[in-house]
Amino acid sequence: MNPKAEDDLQLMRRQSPLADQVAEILLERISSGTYPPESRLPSENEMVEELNVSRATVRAALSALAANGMVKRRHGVGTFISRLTRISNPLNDVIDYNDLITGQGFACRSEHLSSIAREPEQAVREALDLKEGASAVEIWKAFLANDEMVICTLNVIPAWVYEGRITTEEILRPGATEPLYQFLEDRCGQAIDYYVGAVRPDIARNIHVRGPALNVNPLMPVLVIEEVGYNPEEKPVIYEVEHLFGDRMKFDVIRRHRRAARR
Amino acid sequence: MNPKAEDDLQLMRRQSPLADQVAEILLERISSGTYPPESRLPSENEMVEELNVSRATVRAALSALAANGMVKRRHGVGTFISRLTRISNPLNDVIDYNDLITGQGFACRSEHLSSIAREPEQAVREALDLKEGASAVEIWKAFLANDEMVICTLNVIPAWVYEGRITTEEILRPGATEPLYQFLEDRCGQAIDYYVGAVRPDIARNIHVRGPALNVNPLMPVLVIEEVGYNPEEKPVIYEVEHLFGDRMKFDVIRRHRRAARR
DNA sequence: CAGTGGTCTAGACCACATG
DNA sequence: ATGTGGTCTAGACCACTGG
Repeated sequence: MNPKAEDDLQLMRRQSPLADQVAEILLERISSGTYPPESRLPSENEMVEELNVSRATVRAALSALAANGMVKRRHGVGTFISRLTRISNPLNDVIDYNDLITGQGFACRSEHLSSIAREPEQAVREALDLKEGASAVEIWKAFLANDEMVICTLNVIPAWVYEGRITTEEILRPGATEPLYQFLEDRCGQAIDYYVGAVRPDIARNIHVRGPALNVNPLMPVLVIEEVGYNPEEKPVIYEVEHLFGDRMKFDVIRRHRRAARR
Repeated sequence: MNPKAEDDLQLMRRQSPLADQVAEILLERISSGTYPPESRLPSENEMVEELNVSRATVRAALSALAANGMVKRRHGVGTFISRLTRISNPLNDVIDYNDLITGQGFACRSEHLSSIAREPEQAVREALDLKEGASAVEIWKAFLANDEMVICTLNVIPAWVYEGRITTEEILRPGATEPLYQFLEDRCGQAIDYYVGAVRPDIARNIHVRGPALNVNPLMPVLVIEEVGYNPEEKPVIYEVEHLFGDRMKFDVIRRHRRAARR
């Protein structure tokens, strides 16, 4: 009935699953501009009729796209093409998550989750070259875009960095270290010269935040960036872990460098 | 019938979808050691009986786990717990993908996909501080673990780096630049002092490899690491893009730094 | 061959958002 | 009230693997 070739696909070349074929068709239409960003896709039932497949198949395709953040589903409303929230690629320069999120047109809210002064676990101690028994401040923060968790971070600042400059009581106050780089440089006299780190994929279930429980799907994919910041004397000053909740937002993550901006 | 509490779950607290509850049960059993790594899970039909849910629900849970690499499905054989292929976290130091993969007990095969000398696209040219019209060599390589694509990389070496040291014809030969860091240092006199880069999630469909088509699911999640290596004079020497095919293997990705190894 | 996972369907009901 | 997506089922058939 439809003159387009999109019709009876399951009979020819059964090479790939129907759901994948449907996903591919939708991806084509997205990249070709037939379905522009922010626009609403046809409803599931409409696709069922157009493509002559079952609703389960359509849903499988849509789920795959939603898992990769290509598409955003809204219960009772419809399925929408995600905006291309990919910032240009500065490759260096320090980035401020607040700026990044609001720059994408989202309402950004950052939230202090917890602060504590204690001896960090061994792996962190080693990364920071701390002796056994050394204390540090651990600060958890969260960044929400339109009230959805997109990023949460852990900062670990060894006691030696702030001792004599600011009291432990004061540093534990929410927001006391904001913005972090300025705090380290101006209040502690410790500029960050360069970072060294690792990246890994994980799932939300394995993220153990100190503080209120995160209200996210345990299977949500998370990009974990772990890094140590060094001062110009090559002494480790700060340990950071950034958790980027992947299927909510899609954007480049910046790894910084040392010294001045390059471009 | 089953004395365990795992039975009728769908009637109590309908808070989360059945499939998620099933996934959670399986994750518990994995982390508790009930299902040790490498072991085979009960078949789908067995789970259907044990948990009193439909096969579609069981499969939804298993698909979610497989998408995150927690579990590996083998058609006609069964579903297996993935080995924890996560290397210890060196945080710096250059890493050799061959070593990494074989170190996990996989048979590693690296494959030269293509080489070409041409003017790189503008974004790459800018990253490398190249004037319009400047030439560079682009090299695509793939790393396979047990014949499955796990990593593919693009290296772009500007002509000025190798000119006068090695002919273009020679550098285009497969394997001519192996190992890369040694090649740059010994053959070109360009040691890499530090890297600057970005990370982003993507899907395989958006990866445009020059050379043979990749035989992977277009929706497969990919971790893209884009970086520029600088020499001690802070001049960009090499542009690299690494594509880590996420649901095949799971491991930390190392970002290097500058100068000597720290730990 | 038997058992496993892979695919697909039809149909039911629920939960949410909007008018 | 309507239409949307969210969940779940039962059952069918296919494709692969291994003994």
